[in-house]
Amino acid sequence: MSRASERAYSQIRNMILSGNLAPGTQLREEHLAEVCGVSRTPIRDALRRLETESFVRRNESQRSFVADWSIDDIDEAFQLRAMLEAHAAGRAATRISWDQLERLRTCNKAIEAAISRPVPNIPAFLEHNRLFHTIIVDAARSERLAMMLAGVIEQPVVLRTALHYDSENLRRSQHEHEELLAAFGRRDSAWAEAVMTGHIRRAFHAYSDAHKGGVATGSGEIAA
Amino acid sequence: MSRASERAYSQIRNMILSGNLAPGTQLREEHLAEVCGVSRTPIRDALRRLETESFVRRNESQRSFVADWSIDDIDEAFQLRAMLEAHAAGRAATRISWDQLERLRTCNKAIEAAISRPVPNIPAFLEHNRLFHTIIVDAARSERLAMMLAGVIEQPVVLRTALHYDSENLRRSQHEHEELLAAFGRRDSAWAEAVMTGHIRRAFHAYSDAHKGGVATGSGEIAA
DNA sequence: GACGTTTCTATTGTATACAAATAGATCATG
DNA sequence: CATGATCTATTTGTATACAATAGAAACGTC
Repeated sequence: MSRASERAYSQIRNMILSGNLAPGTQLREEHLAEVCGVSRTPIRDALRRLETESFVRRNESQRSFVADWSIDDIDEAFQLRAMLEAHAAGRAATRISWDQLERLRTCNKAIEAAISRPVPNIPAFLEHNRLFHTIIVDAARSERLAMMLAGVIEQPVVLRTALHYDSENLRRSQHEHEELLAAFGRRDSAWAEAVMTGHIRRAFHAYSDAHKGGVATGSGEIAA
Repeated sequence: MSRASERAYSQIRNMILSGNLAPGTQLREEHLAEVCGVSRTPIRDALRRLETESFVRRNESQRSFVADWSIDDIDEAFQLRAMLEAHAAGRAATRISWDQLERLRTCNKAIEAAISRPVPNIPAFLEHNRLFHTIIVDAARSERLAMMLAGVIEQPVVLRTALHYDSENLRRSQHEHEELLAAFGRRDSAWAEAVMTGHIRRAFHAYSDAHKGGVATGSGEIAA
């Protein structure tokens, strides 16, 4: 996309994810324009987009604020993600190309490599994990679904929250990916849906356990 | 919201829904600005919004076009709607207020009145039906869910498509609403979800049957 | 005549100035 | 001192001019 509005978008997004802009902070267009070194016009574009992705909320008088997430919001986001991504997996099972399937296999091998060492390579795990899920959503071939999932997967709270997977959880995750590959190989929608549902819900509980009675401690990510 | 961009939004939306702007038509900002009697700035806002609601698509070089819907797109939209609106009904069951429940009852009585006459009052049915579903989504208390549903319920194809409900279907719809009321009264999420799923899927098949081997014939709406 | 290059035109992106609206502060009044 | 009205300052909305870019057309070369 265009230089300025795109840059502004990711810049603001990063400031929110990194915590430089705390939840509840008011986002004034002129101020952001200065920070990003562009005029208000592309800033407005960026804010609208961030709003549809629930990074930003606008009050009744059109002022923008960094979105604040309640426990219930997070819970709801995970539920929706489980529902939608399971649906995506179901569609993908009957639509995935040989090439995509192959890329999923490669991807999961990379994940295995990243976690099968004395000290797991978490950044590599996260990156390949992200790619794995992206390929599935692509294979589902529904732009509408992709749009909806984008608004639920890359959520501030989910992304900013510490990754609390122990090696046991990492291995389970990788194993569930294997099971997804099997379901795709058999073109079995129901199976793929079921596996994906469990996959996301386990991620949710990992998150949930990690945050019992406490606040986020670090700067990693939750990974499904 | 502001006068100009809001007016432009609904004006363009209406032109798309009424068919004045056919699917595939390119939407040039300057042209729309003339038609709506505003500058390009609010037009751009309106287009972005219409894009997130899937009324408008943009190609890789940022040009906007009236969205064109394949059979598969429509099918997918109904599936997503069934899934999401059932989820909404499930949440609503445990969150709905006494006042909202009462309004649902009133609403469904109005629907009954509209269809219990020699010549059913279709516009009244549609309006009260819309309100009925809106109250449920409100009762679910999830802005995220509401946003997603907005992008799936008020779809061009669905809205523009002829209403092919016979009186049998109208009565069934009203009866399903009664069942939803019962589920809400018992605070039974699972029941509410199940009823809503059936409700939407029946609407889908009514649509589907009506369009077997043919094109839309009129200018009504599909109603769930 | 086909193909690649260049020029021109149509369309969108960005900056800026000004208008409208809203929140916050100030002041009057009971 | 509380309350409400009015005024001011801050913030967003809109219009317009100009810049950048993508597509189309014209042109030349092989």
